[in-house]
Amino acid sequence: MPPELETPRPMRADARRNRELILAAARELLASDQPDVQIDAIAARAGVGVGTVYRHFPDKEALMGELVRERFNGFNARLQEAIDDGGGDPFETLAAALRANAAETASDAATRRALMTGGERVFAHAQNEIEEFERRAAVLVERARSAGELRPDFQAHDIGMVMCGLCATMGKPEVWEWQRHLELVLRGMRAGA
Amino acid sequence: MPPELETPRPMRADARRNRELILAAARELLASDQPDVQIDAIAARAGVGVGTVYRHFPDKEALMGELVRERFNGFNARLQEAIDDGGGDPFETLAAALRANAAETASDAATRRALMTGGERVFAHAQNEIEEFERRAAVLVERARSAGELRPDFQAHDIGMVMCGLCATMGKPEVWEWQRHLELVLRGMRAGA
DNA sequence: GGATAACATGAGCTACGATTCCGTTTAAGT
DNA sequence: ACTTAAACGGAATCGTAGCTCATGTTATCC
Repeated sequence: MPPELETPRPMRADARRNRELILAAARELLASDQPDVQIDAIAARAGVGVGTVYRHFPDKEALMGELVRERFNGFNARLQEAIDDGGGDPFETLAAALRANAAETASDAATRRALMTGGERVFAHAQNEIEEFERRAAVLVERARSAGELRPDFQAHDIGMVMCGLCATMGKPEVWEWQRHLELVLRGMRAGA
Repeated sequence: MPPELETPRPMRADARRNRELILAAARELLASDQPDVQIDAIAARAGVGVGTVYRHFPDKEALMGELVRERFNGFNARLQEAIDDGGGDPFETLAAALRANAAETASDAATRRALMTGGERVFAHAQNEIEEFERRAAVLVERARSAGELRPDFQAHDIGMVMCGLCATMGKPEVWEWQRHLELVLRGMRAGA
């Protein structure tokens, strides 16, 4: 058997557990409203030393990348549900999926920041998930367009743009309501007039 | 004459000149695509020492605040032109002003960053200009609504929200075109369907 | 139960950028 | 010209946050 195909020794139990603790701590801290979270804070929250964080993730960006990847997995699951759903109004199905994804994003300042200002390494780490996102979004967009409910010039790629814009609004909840913003955009997407 | 009303001695000529040099340098550096600019870099570009920057602005946020204030003055001037214009389609007048303001913002990463993530001190410094902005935007919004061209539930306050969202898109020009985003939103604003 | 490779720890190193401080220079008033 | 308060310069300081590494611990395999 070629060496590169051998199953590597599985991670030790404590290591696996700590990895999850770190990710959970990062999610919790980043879910708060403060955009900047230090590695030390994540380590403390996870109940491990900083060294342990760096054993599992080469640097901060890698940790962030992993979180973004997880988040996109959630988005994708939701889009898949919408695709499988089949019945119902295609535009509304798409809109509902966007609303749900937006609601999730609203409580995750970390992903927002990554979407808006993250370095390319963060995106590279979640490359596959992002591509899958665009593919599934394209399915829903195409259905809504075929049904004549979506403006013909709206593209699947615009979905990410819309969500990116929404992220900015979400960052200032004391000034604006992102729901208004989303509904405004949805009206712009809808065919007619 | 009460002391607090006496005209304070005018700023020394070199001081006045340096203040302008600093602001100009800051504008130039912040107009580039990099969101983070150091005080040292601004000072070097202006051809003065860091100490001089701190003589004119108590801290970095104060300098940023002044830049944001200037930017809003530009926005306001444009809105006033649109108000004075009078003739022409009210919705298109509003849309044109938004497009122009957006174009200006697209080349100013500093204001974008301030709009999206700036601390409240930055906004406090530009308080008057921002309020004036909302007042003038309200005039244009009201005209477009009266003409039946704007959705009745669109509010002047939403203008800022839209621009804030646009800012996020502008930050990733290699991925999205903010013009598409703006046109999408404008369609959402327009009455009908 | 002992050997060993993984793993964990956290004080401290390093880099960076904002801000300060004081000796020096200079505009402006007489 | 001379005085002086205002302004300047920029090395040094300070705080912060990412990251490293020498030492101690433990899961796993036999």
